[in-house]
Amino acid sequence: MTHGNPTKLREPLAEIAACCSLPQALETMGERWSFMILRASFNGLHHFEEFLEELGIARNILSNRLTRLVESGILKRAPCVDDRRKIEYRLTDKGLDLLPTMIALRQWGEKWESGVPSNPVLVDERDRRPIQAISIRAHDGRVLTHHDLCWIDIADLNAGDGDDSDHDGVVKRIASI
Amino acid sequence: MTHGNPTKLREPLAEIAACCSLPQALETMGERWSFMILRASFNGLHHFEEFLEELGIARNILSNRLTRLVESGILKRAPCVDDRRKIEYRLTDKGLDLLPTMIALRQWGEKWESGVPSNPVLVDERDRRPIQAISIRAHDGRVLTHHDLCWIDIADLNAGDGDDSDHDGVVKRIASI
DNA sequence: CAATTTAGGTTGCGAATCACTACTTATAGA
DNA sequence: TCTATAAGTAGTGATTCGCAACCTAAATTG
Repeated sequence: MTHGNPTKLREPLAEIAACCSLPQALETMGERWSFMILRASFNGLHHFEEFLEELGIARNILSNRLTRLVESGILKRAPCVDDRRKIEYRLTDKGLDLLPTMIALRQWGEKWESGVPSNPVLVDERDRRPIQAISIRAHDGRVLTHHDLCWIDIADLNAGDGDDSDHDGVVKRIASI
Repeated sequence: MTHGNPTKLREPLAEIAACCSLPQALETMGERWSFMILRASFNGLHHFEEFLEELGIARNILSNRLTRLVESGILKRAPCVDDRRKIEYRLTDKGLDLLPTMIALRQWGEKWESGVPSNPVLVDERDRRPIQAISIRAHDGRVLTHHDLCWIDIADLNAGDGDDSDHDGVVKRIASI
């Protein structure tokens, strides 16, 4: 597992990070351009100048972002064999594993922001039919909403079988509206 | 559909945005603190001072972010009925719909970043078993990886039934590694 | 071989954003 | 009335960002 350096977080965030990995995830991917660079990587762009032209990002910022993405193990940097001037940036497994997140965000934008039907449609190559909307699922595959979710302590995870009594392990109910 | 103002994007991004809604989505949610405020909202925080204490964010920045999240229709702002000093920030449907994205990012962080098993576990309330990992699925429910995906033109979507010939509609193959 | 182009940066500067603190305004409660 | 609370606003210094120019090594061209 290629870990980036476990970046130091500010005090109140560090407390949250002790039980939730969102702050850590945002440390690298929450940065401006990170997701757009990731998207470009998924679309087959591998070189500095390619990112530069595709995204219209400033050179020094791109340089900095690429360095950080490499440092955090999302991209790997390798010199090109056929042209020693070139450097290849490629997604690592850690980077590839961000695809569901990126598609979820894209689908959300498609539904709520742009309004555009997003003309080239993302499809399953096998049958060329559009993929499903990314959703939250229970262990048995049921689609869940925020109403169906809560957090329990890890210690109480397997204690629940055939146990009807109220659990002390319920930490927080995820619910708004 | 409560649209935020369709923010103007820089030139190269506008071109991408014409066929992909990721840039638009990032315009609001790519900002620092946006996801952490969203997380706090999902956890039942509704008031300015609550966000302030939970996140340790600067007052003016929080004020600004909340305003932007309201402007883009992710939160709605309402005066409290029982205490007219207070203002309630609550997730709209548009905001609630970001839950899959947020959980996907959290799961990624849990797997690759923090290493912590994320002690309070997110479970299905019904059977108190952990939710699945967020994944990309074909129309029939098969889990897909980046190898299985490609983009086709929207016009060629329904033309594929029983048609074995190569499609001109294949725009780009999503593939790295 | 010299001159030019290409790839991937680095440096310097002004503008925008951020964190921190102090101040403000409106309401609630004693 | 006096104090505390909620939700901001304003001012100041530190970072980060966008833009353009410059730099270095390797490839290409003549």
